Amino acid sequence: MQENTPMRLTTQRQVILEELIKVTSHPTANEVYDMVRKRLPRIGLGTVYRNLELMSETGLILKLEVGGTQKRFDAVVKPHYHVRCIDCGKVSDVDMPVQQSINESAAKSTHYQILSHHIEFTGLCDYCTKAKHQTSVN
Amino acid sequence: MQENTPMRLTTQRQVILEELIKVTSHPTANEVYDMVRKRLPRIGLGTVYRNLELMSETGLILKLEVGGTQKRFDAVVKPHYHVRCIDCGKVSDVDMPVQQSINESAAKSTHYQILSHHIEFTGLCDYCTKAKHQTSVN
DNA sequence: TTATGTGCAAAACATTTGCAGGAGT
DNA sequence: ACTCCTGCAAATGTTTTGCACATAA
Repeated sequence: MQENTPMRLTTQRQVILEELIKVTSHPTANEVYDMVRKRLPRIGLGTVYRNLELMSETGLILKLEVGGTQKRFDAVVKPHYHVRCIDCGKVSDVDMPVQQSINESAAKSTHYQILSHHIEFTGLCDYCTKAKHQTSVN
Repeated sequence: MQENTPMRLTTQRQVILEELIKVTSHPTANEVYDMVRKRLPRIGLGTVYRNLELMSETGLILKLEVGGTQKRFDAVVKPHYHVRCIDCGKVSDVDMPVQQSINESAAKSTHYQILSHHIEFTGLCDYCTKAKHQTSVN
């Protein structure tokens, strides 16, 4: 099994990464596909999936396994937490410090070898909060 | 839109809940289907999905939106954290105290109204840890 | 009796994969 | 040249849904 063949620099990969870096919206694979297609109309959805997967394995980007039905992707690789709006599904970053010490607490409570953790907050984004207050007719 | 019609107590619902209570394995909908089918061979997969969804909305059970491709279900409703094995995908409970204060930290760092949080740890279960050590041929 | 729930099958999504031709090194 | 990569389309896997019949209340 070959491990260290470097990833080829293809136009598709460059554009996918560039588009992902442009946004902070944590797009799904399909949303990335839509963004990239504006520049490369003939790109295939499979290529987008393959490359997002590959880049996340390499550590070039982050694959977010947050709630909802689709995986999301993030060009910000530095560990950080996320909030997801229960109404609209939007995912945003939470700029609070990542507590590595939490891993040690967990290690004491399981038989697992703990490697990392992720916190997903759940709440209402400001837009949906306002929408709730405007009409209590629901 | 009717909101408060009580859920009917059907055999299917009883059996689904009973089977879920028996295990600590956080089964997927399909695994629940297999468990339940031993007692109700003619139950449909759709019924299992519908009822797991309904019970999680009611708060009778928990729907876990952890990593991996399938949702998982848990009869333990009390808030608690989970670990997922990156090798075999197994999900287990982490018996460490849930820190409500973490919600306030997050509230300061976002424009969201924070409602709750969930921590998913990632690591290697004891079985997979041993498997790793037995053969470094991989 | 009647609104809800069920089984079955099809549909709807999300993601992966096989393959023949194309492009990076 | 020789792999690796891409587009396309089909396959796979998960979840949802429409409908006619069944059943709890």
